[in-house]
Amino acid sequence: MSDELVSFYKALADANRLKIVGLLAGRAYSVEELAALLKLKPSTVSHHLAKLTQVGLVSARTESYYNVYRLEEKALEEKTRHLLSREDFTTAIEDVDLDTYDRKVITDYSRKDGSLKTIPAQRKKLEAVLRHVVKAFEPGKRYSEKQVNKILSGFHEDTASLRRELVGYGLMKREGGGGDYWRVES
Amino acid sequence: MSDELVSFYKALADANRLKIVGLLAGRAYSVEELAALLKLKPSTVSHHLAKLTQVGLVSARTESYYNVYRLEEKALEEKTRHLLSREDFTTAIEDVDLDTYDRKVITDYSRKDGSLKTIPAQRKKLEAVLRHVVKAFEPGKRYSEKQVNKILSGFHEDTASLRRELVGYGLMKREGGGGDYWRVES
DNA sequence: AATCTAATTCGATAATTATCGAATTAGATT
DNA sequence: AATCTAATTCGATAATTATCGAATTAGATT
Repeated sequence: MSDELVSFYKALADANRLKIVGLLAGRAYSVEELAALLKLKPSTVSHHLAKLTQVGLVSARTESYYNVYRLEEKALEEKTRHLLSREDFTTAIEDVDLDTYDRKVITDYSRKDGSLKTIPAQRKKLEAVLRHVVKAFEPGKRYSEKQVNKILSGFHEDTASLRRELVGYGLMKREGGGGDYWRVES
Repeated sequence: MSDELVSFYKALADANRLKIVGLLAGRAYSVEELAALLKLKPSTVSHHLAKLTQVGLVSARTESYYNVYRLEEKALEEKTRHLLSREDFTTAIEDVDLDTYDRKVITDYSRKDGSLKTIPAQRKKLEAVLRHVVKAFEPGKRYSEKQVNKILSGFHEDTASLRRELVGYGLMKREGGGGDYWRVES
């Protein structure tokens, strides 16, 4: 997931850290100076600066006793362009979006009790529904045709069609002529 | 203070809220759908959507039973331009920056013990230092010239110059010819 | 080498907030 | 009118994090 993106926004999601960035936009400051300006203890300011450093917004240069922090203009420039762009947001859903389409189709075709209103005619929609239906079978387990029909009847009365399509799309397999069915691992 | 700015960043400083925005960038979703996709309870998603609505990033439209949320493209566009701009950051320091210049000058001219390295020659810097020095006097209290010199000697050996400038810039006043001194309220 | 000074790290605490379940609300649908 | 459904609100709890003081560290300065 875009952990980096979340960290970036979190770094700016604090009034005092925004003030630090605002101050550093004017000139560089030491930790002590910032603490005085913000009415915070140096240890607290250190904590904030660490978060800002982590996302590359500021950097430190040691100068005699002092640690002088300055704004990283380039990083800021770059982020400004990137940020809030569609790209960034789509990376945020990398681990979610996978079966969005399936879900949409399934909810469209399902009643509250989980049964199907109809069996979709369009190939893409049919596939989505079949991927959903096949989850009712345990992987590895073998089922007789009677058992298969029993389970499928929970989805639609036309169990024969469902069974045929499941096999046709390779989601279930059948042993020889009249043998058992089992769910194919995806 | 730019409370609005903080709220905006806070609204995006959460992985699940970023995912919601990412999803809504694709199409509109109901609360239930989002809850299913994010594996959260509807009440939690409601909470997140409330935060996003507050900053104007999303909006809801009621549709039969459902509350369908969509991304506010215009708001997003506008924010993209504004955000991370210098303007925004300077608003963040509205309530801080007031005496930044004074502080800078004072630290530049002060030793650790609080005494002055030199008395500034430039008018702006001198004013800043004098505003600092005058704080050593209690408002309302009256001081003899001897007492004044005693206090000023903590800043610089040339107490006469300091005394003269303080009066000259109107920060302290003197009663008649050889009377007492007092600090002028600002 | 010994000392000073600012910064950082660490541990503890207070404040904030994400999450959930239960209760309530608002809007269709029957 | 009664019922149903999804959404919201409310209260409680767990998780996160801002803040501080004390201890430690790192780098000059004496």
